[in-house]
Amino acid sequence: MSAVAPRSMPTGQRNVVRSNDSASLWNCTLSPGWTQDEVQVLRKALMKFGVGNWMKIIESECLPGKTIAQMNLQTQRMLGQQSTAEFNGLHIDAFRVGELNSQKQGEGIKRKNNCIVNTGGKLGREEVENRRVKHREMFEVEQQVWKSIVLPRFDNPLVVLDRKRAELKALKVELDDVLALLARDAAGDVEQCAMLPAGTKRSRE
DNA sequence: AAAGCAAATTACCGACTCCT
DNA sequence: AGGAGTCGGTAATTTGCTTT
Repeated sequence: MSAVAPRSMPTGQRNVVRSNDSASLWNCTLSPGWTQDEVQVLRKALMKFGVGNWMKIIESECLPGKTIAQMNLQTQRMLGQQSTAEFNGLHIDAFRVGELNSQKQGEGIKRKNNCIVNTGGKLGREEVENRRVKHREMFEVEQQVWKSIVLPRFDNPLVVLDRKRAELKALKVELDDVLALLARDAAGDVEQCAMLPAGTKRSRE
């Protein structure tokens, strides 16, 4: 086996080849996931637009290709809790909340995928609002700070796709040219071979 | 040492509900 | 009606261990 790190495990301690790894372990697909850069962009976007303002984030084109569901899920990870409603509209640093949540422990703290999940059923409207007021006091960044945040803007994925298709087309043309050249050369060899004296041709028997 | 099994963990999907 | 939030379930991945 060659010493190539697994595609399915792009990071982490497991991103090495161990002598006792079976081949099947490496034959798996890359999960979409998020890169560190994308996470940082989302973090800034949440700060700038407020948690839950997904349409504004999408319109800003700072995270092309990401759906609302994906962003919500990633926000849960950053916050360290499943319920995001209590942060709705708040301009916060999700990592700060996540850091505090990661330290929470006790009988009432149930985690799933490292995120604290609600154990007492769905939160009532009033409870959500109460928590939101508390979170605003604790975590919201100053208006002048979040207003000055500048987000990167990426190309529309469909435009990128078109560009890649054009590249592929050009490469195919190039490949055809090379193949044609090789075929011409091969034909030239046959002609030269045919012109050689009979005794110099290699016998197939 | 290599291969493989099984449990634990993680990432994601889809159904359902609520809200505007 | 459609967007958004929550939750349960499941497929995929990771890791520790045993067997060959």
